[in-house]
Amino acid sequence: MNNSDHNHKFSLTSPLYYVNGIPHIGSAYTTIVADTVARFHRLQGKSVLFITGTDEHGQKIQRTAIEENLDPQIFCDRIVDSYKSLWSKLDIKYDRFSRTTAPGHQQIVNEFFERVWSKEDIYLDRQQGWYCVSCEEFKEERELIENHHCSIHINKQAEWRDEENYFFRLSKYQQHLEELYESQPDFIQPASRRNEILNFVAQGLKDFSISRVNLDWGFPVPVDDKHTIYVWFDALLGYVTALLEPDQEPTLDNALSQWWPINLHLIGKDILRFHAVYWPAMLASAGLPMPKKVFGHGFLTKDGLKMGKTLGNTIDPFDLVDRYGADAVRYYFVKEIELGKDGDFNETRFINVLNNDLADVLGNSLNRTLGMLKKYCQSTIPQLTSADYSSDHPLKSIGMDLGDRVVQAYENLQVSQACEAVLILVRAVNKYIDESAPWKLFKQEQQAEVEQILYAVLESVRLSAYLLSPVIPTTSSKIYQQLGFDWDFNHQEEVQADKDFQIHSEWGKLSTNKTLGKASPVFSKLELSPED
RNA sequence: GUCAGAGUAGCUCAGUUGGUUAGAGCAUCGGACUCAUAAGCCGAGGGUCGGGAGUUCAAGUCUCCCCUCUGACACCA
Repeated sequence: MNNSDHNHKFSLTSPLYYVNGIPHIGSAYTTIVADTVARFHRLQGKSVLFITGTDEHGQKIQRTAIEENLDPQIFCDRIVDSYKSLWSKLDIKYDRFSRTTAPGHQQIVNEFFERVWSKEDIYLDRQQGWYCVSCEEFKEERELIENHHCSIHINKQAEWRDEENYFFRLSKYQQHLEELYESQPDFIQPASRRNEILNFVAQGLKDFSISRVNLDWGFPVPVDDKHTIYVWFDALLGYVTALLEPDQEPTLDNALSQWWPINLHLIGKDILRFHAVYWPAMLASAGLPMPKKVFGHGFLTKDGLKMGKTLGNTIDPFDLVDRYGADAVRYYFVKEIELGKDGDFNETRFINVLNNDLADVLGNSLNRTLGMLKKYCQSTIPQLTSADYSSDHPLKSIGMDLGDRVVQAYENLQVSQACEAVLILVRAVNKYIDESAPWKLFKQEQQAEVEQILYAVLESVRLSAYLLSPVIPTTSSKIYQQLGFDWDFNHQEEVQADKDFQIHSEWGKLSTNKTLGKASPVFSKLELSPED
């Protein structure tokens, strides 16, 4: 792959979500941000592969399925349907939905296992310790409370277990990992998370077990079918399996030929270690190139409190999108929450932000201007260009390098700042209209001035809609359509066919002489609605 | 306990290498206008920048101490 080719490709993943229940708001948050990033890269004309999916094996799944009197695969299929349905509601445009139960995955896992096995990085050893069946894990003695009860499942006593497991030689890769973090300083982001991992690794790495006995729902260890491969060697490799074309032979070489290495793993901070330590070590063992970046975002709180079943204050993502729509939910999560930090969801704030930013500021600035265009210009966009405005024009001066700033923000995954940068232009639009008062100029028959004002405003709104389209594709599409473009940002293949990021991301590059249709609100104001 | 990060207007946050009356958005209140989704525009109130001490001509910004919160400290997808 040559360099220019590489710059035109971008692969990214959300986690492959564990299917022990229907999707929760945290999964929706991650996936929305990942989708926004994917859309922005597509907008720039790059080839993008956005992978999401599900991790479906393990004892918890098996047990839950049995409780519901279902075959595990049937159970997983149902949960997967609910994920796909939520992604559809939220306008998530993934390229691959990777399931660890998908055909071909086992071959990939086996082949990968064999590679690591042949490096002698997998060995059989005895695992002794206190095992909490509910947690499905061994506990350190100090983690347990009185009488060896689990601190999470306080009414359950941990069992002493002495069983054989296969282990991955993580300890061997400590130096390798430290060199990786050194040579790829932004491999782990944000910086605070990177420090945590650096600390963790510096303390020394222990090998971890990669198999379980007494587990049916999963793949047998290739060299020993009494053992079942446990989560890491199964789930993480789902990212690799996803890279296969639908009709390709499931081999590692095939999977890795097109899209590897992954440019970005976007994940929650809870699973950072597995992606930032285990995963690169596994890949190193198998002799594969490292992913470019792992970004661990923060968690959501509701009204300042942790969400949880015990508090009963979880947010149902289906309910949220049903009540307020995809663009609203997407915008709030991308713009109002700093990626990497914990963020709060407050419904009143949600309503306020959406109504202000999208309805009052963005939507209304278009609406009021189209009204004037109709009265003053017979709905025809004046034929002007950027050259007709001086560089200190209140809107041109902001719009000129806005595209560059937004690109820069996206490159750094500063999605909130990307929105904020656009908002500066949109807010300036309303101020500009009021200060220049085209309705007065029209009465004074200063037609040229009126036209110059209206063009500047429409061009600013157009640019804003374009740059925000990865976040609010439906609203941006409505704006573009009212401005006379036959575009739908939810069908990016059409948009990309035009290949004009260079043109559309700049202010005043667009020469228009179109007659526009009827204006109607592009974003209806939200009202606080009761849940359920 | 050890390590890391954070504590700035009611809320969410900006505040570069220390330098004029500490900023933005939202929320609240007042005003003028009318092209518009009663939106927008103008203006106002509101902060001892967690507390204390120190360095300096000058500190939200540097140093030390203390308080509070969050996270990591191994198998939580």
